[in-house]
Amino acid sequence: MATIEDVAKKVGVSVTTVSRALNNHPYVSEKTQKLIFEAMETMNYTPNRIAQQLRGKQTKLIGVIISRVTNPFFSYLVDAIEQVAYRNGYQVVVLQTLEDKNREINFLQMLQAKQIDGLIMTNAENSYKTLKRYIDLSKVVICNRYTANDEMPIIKIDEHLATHEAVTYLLTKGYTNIAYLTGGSIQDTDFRLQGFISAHQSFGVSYNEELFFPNILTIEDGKNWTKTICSFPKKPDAVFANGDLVAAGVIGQSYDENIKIPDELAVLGFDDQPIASLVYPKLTTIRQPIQEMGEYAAEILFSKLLGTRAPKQIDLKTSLIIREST
Amino acid sequence: MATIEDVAKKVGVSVTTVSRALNNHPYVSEKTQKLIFEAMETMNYTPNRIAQQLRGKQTKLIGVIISRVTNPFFSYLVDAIEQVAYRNGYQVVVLQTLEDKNREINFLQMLQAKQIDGLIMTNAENSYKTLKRYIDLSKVVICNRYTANDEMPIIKIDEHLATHEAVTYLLTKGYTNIAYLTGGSIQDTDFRLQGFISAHQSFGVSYNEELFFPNILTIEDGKNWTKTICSFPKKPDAVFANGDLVAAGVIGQSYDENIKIPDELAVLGFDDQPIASLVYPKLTTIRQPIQEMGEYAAEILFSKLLGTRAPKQIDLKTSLIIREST
DNA sequence: CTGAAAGCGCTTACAG
DNA sequence: CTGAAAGCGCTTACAG
Repeated sequence: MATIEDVAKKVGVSVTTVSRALNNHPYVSEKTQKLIFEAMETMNYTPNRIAQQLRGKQTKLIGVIISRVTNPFFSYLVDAIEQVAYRNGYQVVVLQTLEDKNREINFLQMLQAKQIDGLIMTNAENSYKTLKRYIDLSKVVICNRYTANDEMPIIKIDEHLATHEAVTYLLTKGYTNIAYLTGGSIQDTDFRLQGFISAHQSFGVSYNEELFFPNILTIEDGKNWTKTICSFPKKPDAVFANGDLVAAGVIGQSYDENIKIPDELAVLGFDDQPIASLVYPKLTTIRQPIQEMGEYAAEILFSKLLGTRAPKQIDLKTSLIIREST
Repeated sequence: MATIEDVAKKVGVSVTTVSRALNNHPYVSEKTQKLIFEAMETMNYTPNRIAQQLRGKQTKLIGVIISRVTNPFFSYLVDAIEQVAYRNGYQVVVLQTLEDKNREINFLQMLQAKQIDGLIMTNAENSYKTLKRYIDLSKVVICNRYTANDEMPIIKIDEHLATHEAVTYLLTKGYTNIAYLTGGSIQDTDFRLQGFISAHQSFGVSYNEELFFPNILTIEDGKNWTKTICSFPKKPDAVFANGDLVAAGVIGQSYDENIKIPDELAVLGFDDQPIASLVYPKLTTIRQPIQEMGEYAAEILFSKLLGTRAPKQIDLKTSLIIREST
């Protein structure tokens, strides 16, 4: 590949001048400028970004740590982030943890090694204590429900409130034996669980701890859970699923098991992904503004990286979308 | 951030020696090695990848050009590619064209500018003639149904055969007025369309050109199409949708419009995405080995980049998954 | 308006 | 086993 020096030699000027022409520096005569551009064209020259980066110390790349891109929640998030990034002249590197702690550490090191300029984390496999030494607060934004620490900028919805309202709606409809399905397993930072419990308390109904099911996060997990409850002596009459994918799995399997929805089992999802209105019966769910979350996270990251003004940080609004499954 | 020079000074050795220690070069005394690693640890030193890249001329990054990551077909493809890449020490940059020609050119330039080492294209917005000057055959792999040119390595399924078989199945079941829905608009390189037509010919049924509908590629498009046909004097009795998303949209809207599936309208999809078995009635579809496609594409790219042996290039197998919608 | 030279942070051939 | 020096391909302060 041609280098800046090749171009300079061909035109008979210095490397400095070629560089200036390239960067639209004012002090280059029109004539020289023209000659240089012609030479670059015929030589099919493209400046080497890596060399530019070593000087400028920017890669124009940001990373997004997600658990897995096949989950629509994350693909929509990546989509929104990519679009803001592109507008700012950046590209997005997709970093999938696949629930692997080492992968996560690896990704954080990419930031330290300056392979990427900034990072959006939507997820945390390691404890904050472990992560802390790798995280440069001026280059990292947290997006989604990881609640590591108050120091960090975080874009999120009000998990507690959203769940409290939705569960109150279920209780009002007369469901009293509601299962709680979550992808995680840690209970004390689960604000959705807190909202779930507080709704029960406000309503004067006791919350049954045996109906807490951790580590359920895929369609398949939702299906399997549904099979499991068939053998329960006293089945739940409703289920709150953390994520529409799980909820869709529950609905799909219920059809095969001949469980009537919502009569025998009401199903409440979270996210409002496109799948929610395609399953039968259609899924009642809590709508998260995924696109806005991604955009905000990206805007805030770029305001840090580029030193521009940051948008105000707020908890984004959710809404309960009532369809047929409750 | 600490540099290699800082570490060298601290330990009292040359930069060369530190670099050797870093790269596990054999000729470093154990004592020195140990001292150096300790210093790196306490200084929290991470080698600057950009500098390494400028020397080594590698970024350890590959790009994947897709139309949009929110389409599960592409998110599964990216997922598979990412995993192979990670095993080879590479990361994946997601490059969304969003059907924009300029974006595509931009991405190709990233390769020329050596911002990425290689590229997988699943999609082409510009003509091959335009693309040609940007494409370095030793660093690009085509994956999916873009059929630019014989020079390029291409991973694909046998689109013609897959469609021929599936449509023959529909014809055998007695459907004779089958609509064809496609996301694209170019007919002469559409091998699926050719298979669609050839199945009609083999069966001695004429193919009705009025039932060709281009530019239909999202759930929403599928819904809208379904609304449209309600006003047709003679409705199609079956529909072949290019993609399960479109098919799911058709099924969802049919429910709202009270069109009975499959009695009044049979629906055949393409892909076998998870959504296929969650809609009601469950979707009959052509299963594509998306994961394999992604893995093969990545393996072949890395065999080029790393000079290792390439896996044999074959057309991957599809299969018809019969469920309830036909 | 133009150029010589230093420097970004590494790696590696060469010499010891 | 170790180090001085060149070089990767750019940008930019300095001098003209």
